[in-house]
Amino acid sequence: MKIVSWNINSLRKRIDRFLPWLAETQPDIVCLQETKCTDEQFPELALRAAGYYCAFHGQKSYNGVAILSKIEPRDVRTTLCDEVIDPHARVIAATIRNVRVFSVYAPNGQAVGSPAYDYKIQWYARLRACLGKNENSATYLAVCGDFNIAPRDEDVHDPVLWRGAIMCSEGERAAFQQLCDLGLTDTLRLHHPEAGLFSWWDYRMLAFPKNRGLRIDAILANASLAANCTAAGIDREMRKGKETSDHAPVWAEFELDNISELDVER
DNA sequence: ATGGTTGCTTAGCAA
Repeated sequence: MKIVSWNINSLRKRIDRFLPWLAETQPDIVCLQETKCTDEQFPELALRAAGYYCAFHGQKSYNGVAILSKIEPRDVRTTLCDEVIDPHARVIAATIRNVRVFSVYAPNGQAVGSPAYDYKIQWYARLRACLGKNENSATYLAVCGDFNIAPRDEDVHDPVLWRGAIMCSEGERAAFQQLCDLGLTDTLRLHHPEAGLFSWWDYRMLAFPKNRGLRIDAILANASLAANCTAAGIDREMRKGKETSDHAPVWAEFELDNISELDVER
């Protein structure tokens, strides 16, 4: 089972490149972030024609998340399991086969100490609480998305320049670590411990050609799922050329072949 | 530290 997570930065703007990529790559599950469209605008028909069921949660102009799957997703949730009225569409969860999948778009945070930063830290506490609830104590759990945090210095092209900055601050890294402390493993690092692998490059200052990026997108897996992770990577090719998202897709492959469809129907 | 680029929506915000 191949899972891909991609901050697409406007699905409508990217659809003509996304569909051929989808046809070529044939992932079992795709988690999208920054779809930047309302649910009415979501290109469900085109994606259904491409062979994917869609669970989506959007809003006008900003944010927006989705899960695409070759098998119909069940038990869709679009909140962080709490009563908070949050106008930002940043989370969707669904069960596919026996894998509970989250597609999350963490707040950017703007600048350390800003109101947006406080919201980011609060949001992480809410995500952690949500993942800890019984509803999500699935056998297999994957938390995928744009975390807007570079977890370690290896995830940063110039750790000295970025020290303490947004996406690299101690508070954010602590929030990410607390998430992992629930028992989640960063699947890329199971297979690629080396520095210099990035998933986001700023549109400005020729950041991509200079490879001045950060790894802020990830696929986190609980212990039972991580134990079956056979490969992981970042599809840097999709950041090349014009009219691309500023993020590349990140992916992980899992060997879960012993699950039959019939087992899943129940 | 600043500004640069892109997307959405139409001057300015968010990233």
